[in-house]
Amino acid sequence: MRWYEIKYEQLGEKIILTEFDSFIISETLECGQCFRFLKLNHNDYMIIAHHKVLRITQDDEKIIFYPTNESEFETVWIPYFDLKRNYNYIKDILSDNDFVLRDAVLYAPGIRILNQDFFEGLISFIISQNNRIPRIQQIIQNISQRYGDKIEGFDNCYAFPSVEQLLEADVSALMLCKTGFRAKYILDAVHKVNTREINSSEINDLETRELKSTLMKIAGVGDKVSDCVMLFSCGRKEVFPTDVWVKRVMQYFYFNNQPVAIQEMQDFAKKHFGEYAGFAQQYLFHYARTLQIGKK
DNA sequence: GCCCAGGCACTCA
DNA sequence: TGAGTGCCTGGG
Repeated sequence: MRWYEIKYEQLGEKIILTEFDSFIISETLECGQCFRFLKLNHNDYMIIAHHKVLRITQDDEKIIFYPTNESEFETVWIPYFDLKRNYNYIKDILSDNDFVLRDAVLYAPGIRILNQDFFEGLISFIISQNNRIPRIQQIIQNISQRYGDKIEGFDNCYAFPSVEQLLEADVSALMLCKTGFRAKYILDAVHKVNTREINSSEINDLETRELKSTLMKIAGVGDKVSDCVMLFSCGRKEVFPTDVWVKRVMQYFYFNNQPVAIQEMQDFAKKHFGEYAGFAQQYLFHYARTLQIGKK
């Protein structure tokens, strides 16, 4: 069974999820796929997404989402957290006959792949290149604060800006947001989305290969960034973003620690993990990065 | 002060 | 076609 109906209850402004599997909020948020969260306590986080602020608190029996309501939960947060997908099914397939994936899955069984906004993902992963995660978070916060809408009722919380809002930006202002050499890439992305050269409403109609070549027309968007945008912001779960950590872990476990071309790794992933390559990538990435696997 | 980070573009052979 | 190198910036 690949999908299931989920059960939850609404209590005031809280949605309480009591039946769930494969969802540990810390693992899902801190596995490097998303940048707009704040850790308050253990398994207690604030996130900003889709023009909203949401607090998520988890213990052994339940997960509480606050503030929200049933209709918003259905239309925004269930898709965002991919809550209807049966991850046990995927983990079983990936772990079957693959001891590396089995260990990686056991290491972080609560990772889910978020479905993030396209434009925010595009700009965020452009910023991610040659950068560290805390700095990526800071830069996105700077840009949101400067160009995005303030979210009412919360201190210092700003939505990620729209295309129209970012049209106001120029290189010098983006440099003040600490984007560095990526400023011109961001502006090129904004321009191409604004002129519909990259048409965000037609993304779902494109074949993955077509979508990739479209994204790579943007300056500063190469193999890795386009794969991340497709996996995390376009629902293409079959792509296998191959960054330094994935390279290291693949080389270490699957290629006898010998140097391998990225294309060869991607071919291997496609053959080996198939339509679940994106999930495999997240388990492997998190496993490699937290355990520093393959780093010299 | 140097090195490096979830890459990419550019150059030169 | 592939290897080598510079790039904003700031923390270690």
